[in-house]
Amino acid sequence: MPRADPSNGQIADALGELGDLYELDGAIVHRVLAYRSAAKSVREAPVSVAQLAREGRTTELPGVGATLHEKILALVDTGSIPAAEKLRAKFPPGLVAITRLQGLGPKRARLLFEELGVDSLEALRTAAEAHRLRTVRGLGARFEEGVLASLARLEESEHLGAPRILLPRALELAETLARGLREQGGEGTQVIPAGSLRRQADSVKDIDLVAVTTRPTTLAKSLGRLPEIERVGTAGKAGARAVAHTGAAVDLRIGHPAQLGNLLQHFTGSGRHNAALRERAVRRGLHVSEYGILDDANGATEAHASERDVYARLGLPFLEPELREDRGELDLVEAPELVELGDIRGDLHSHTIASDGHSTIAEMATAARERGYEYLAITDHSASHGFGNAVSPEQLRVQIERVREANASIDGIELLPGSEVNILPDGSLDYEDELLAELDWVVASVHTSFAMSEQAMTERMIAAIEHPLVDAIGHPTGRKIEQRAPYALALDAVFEAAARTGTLLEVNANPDRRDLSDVNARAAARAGVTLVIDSDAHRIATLANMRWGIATARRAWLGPGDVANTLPLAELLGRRPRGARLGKQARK
DNA sequence: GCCGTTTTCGGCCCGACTGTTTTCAGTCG
Repeated sequence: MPRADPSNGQIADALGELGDLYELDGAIVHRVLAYRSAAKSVREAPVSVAQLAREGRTTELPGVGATLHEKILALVDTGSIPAAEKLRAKFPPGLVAITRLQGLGPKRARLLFEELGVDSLEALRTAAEAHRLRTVRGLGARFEEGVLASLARLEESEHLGAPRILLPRALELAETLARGLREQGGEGTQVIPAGSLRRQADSVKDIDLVAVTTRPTTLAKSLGRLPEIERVGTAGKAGARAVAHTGAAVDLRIGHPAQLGNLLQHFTGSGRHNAALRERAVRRGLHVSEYGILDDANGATEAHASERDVYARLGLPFLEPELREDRGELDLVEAPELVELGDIRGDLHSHTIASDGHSTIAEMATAARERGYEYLAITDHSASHGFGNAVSPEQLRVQIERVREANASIDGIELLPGSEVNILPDGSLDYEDELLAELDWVVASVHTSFAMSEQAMTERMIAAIEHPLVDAIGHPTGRKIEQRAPYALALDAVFEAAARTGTLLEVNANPDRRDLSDVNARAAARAGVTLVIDSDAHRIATLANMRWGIATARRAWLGPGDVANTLPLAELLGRRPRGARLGKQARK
């Protein structure tokens, strides 16, 4: 019986673990980083890396060379990597957990293991409480206290659950804090959210704020006076660190206005983008930091007030923050055109009170028109949705009439009668084709039976993609950020089918979903798929969720041409005329 | 362990902070 292929996530985890073990073993840092970089590459790969390994093509992934190819292949063929087995015998598994503690790394973890036999978090706590850590040369009482504090924090965060904050909540807090600081900082003070917030990531670990002011010490102190802040850690003229009442860590960095460009570039990151950027700069004799760019040619450090100047000085096009993830952006000669909210002409996935929405057709239509849209598809759930929100075929016929009536009576926007149809486990849809043919827009989504095998789920999805009356696939992977993993799906096969049939894949803009993800949406576009960005609004207020979908699309390097709902309605509907889709047999 | 407008070996970002040091190692972002 052939062994099931390890998923990309499993391969990435194995490489990450091997990196951790090599680190404990005292390998040079660059070797360890190579494993972590390869793990990231594998995790983000849009195709099956196990498959790539068997074809001898893993070295096409950035950061994977001949050695790592062999190791991945061993994992695929035998289920384990010999080097990892050997190191696991050498270091108890609890050591890796110790290296994750704040203030502890591989060197100290190994030192404690060798000197005191500390091999787990429990053993570490016991040793610290017995004051045995301070007996080790190079460590003292303060270190011991720090370890106990780290252990306490770890316990607390495990109690509180997932520490990452979804982007909308984090941005709201960041903007509130920035406003408060600007008021306190006075004339000329600028405060800008940076870090993963500014890169519009799915979720963030902490709130990074960059400020420039002529009174740095005053501004740093004023952070602690904001009502959202629970306590301040350190505060000097270079910045302050604090914790908000929500539990979010806040990091404020303060600099001189002349350095705003350098400061912003540095603290927007990502860490990997910055590291790669600096390595590239060093090859040109330039050294990049948050203070400026040092030129070997004259030994002078030049500050830049704008971020554009920083990138220009490095011979790079200006890279929007969403691109800065070390995914090849530093090789660009020209920056790609990224889709913007203003490019969106309509929303093609929305709900009303006919299913589980909270607004009427007219309310949704008026709100969409106020957003400047030219069209809106009303796509309530379908016959088997359940939760008391199912729409029977008879009810759908009534709904179609209502949408058509609303369309006739409301000026300035075109309403498309549609449906978000369930894809049943066998790949069929839960309305008859005759009824689907009466709709102007059909989104097909998986809402049940998530736990299918990859092969079965992929066949299910492709059947829906190939259905002639399906316009788009809603939230294609079913993930919920920080809550639910995507269901098993061979995305390369899904993308091939979507590209072949012209069926759109959605970037669902609900901030809990953002599905397809940035990485997957980019892979889809590269495979020739056209995407559609939809709010999936369930009330008028959540039509505004479109911005999170735009954020994801920009992180996926998508331009207006990759996104179907940047098209005028006639062109959108002309892509694949519905009238021509059903064969004679189905049309009867 | 990877990788190449200083190519197949010798490099591989930058600065701050902390605690324990008497000049620095380890960790972090």
